[in-house]
Amino acid sequence: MARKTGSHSEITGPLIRQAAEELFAEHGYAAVSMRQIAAKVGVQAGALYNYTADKQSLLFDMMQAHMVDLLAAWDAEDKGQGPMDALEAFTRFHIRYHLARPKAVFIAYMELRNLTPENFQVIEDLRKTYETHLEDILQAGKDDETFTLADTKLAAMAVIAMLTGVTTWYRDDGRLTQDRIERVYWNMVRKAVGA
Amino acid sequence: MARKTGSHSEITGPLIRQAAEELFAEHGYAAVSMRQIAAKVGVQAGALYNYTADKQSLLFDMMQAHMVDLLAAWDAEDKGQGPMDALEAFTRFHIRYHLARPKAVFIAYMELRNLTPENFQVIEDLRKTYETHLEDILQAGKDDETFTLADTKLAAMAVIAMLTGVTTWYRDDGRLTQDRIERVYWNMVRKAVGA
DNA sequence: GCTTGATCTGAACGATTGTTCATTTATCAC
DNA sequence: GTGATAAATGAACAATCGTTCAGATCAAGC
Repeated sequence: MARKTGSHSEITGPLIRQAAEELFAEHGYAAVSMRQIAAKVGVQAGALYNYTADKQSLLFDMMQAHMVDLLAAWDAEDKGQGPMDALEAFTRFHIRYHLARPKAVFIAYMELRNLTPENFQVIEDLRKTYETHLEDILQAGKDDETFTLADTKLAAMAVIAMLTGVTTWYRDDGRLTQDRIERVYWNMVRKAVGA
Repeated sequence: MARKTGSHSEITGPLIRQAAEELFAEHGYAAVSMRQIAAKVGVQAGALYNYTADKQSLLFDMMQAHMVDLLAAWDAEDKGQGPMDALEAFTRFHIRYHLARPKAVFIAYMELRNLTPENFQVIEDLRKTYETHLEDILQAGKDDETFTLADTKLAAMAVIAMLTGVTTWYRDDGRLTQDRIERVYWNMVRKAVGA
């Protein structure tokens, strides 16, 4: 008996999170009111507080869920054998995963400054963990001379920025298929790290 | 006689723009009130309206000024001879120019959605013009076989994203000098375009 | 059909928002 | 000093903000 008495919560809860995600992505956290979120769900503003402690939690919870999901998905990814395979896996995974959830990605990058200091630190640590996964691949490839890198940390930042940039211009009905984008970017990444 | 009677406007005007820039960069346009800006200048909120039509103009004017200055600075830049020189010049210029004014850069990238549709189009056109300058360099290098590119447009987007990414992690008191960063990035860019 | 308890409404709260404007203050030219 | 004018004040405006809560509404268990 998963359903509680008199409950719509298993419907309304996700609807609120979805509405908040769409509105935050479109207008920004600070520019969206609780009443707008409620209206999008078809409910009064007061009802939101059955599902979230406050507006800040709405933002933090979705950002944390996004980062945790990202890390879990990368953990579950097949990384092949050796640094070269791993870097190609990372490149393709990053593009694919980010293009599949543009709103969550946008929020995770744009709304960091609207988190309380404590919440910011949690998200920042998760982000840092993800970056370190890439840095480890590059370092392993530098150590076994698969890659030629002047500075591993800089290379990691450059690759991440380059890949994440795809989300700023990609359109589903655009000129290129996702697979073609993955291939072209992998080619550029491979050459950039001297492999 | 440049100074008008009873005037502080030549002092207060720039102070307001500077205060607004700092606050918008730190907290975001929507999260900053006119009273906060006024307080930072040491003036009452009503006084701001001697210098700006409204809050939106404060944002738009600073974004437009930033983009116009960027384009003018690139026009004035020495681009050397041929696509290779031009790409190195662009790489170094972009990093140098953006690191010198992190707040304006941050605002130009983060606050696009807080512009009215008409204002957005103006800024978007300026941004597109800048991107096209890079794309033209890459295309010229592809045509004369200096560069090896699967897709010129994608390469342009990748390079811009990679370079702009520097502003997200650079610190004045960090591990690397600005010139070293320029050199390492130029190396990666050069390899990424197959030159 | 009654009770129970989760869910939602609708009004209210104090605070804050962008903006306006009559009035005061400050500086200049003469 | 006097008059002119620009700049700044400080109060006021209607609207909106996040959040709370007593009461109405609804579905499930008995």
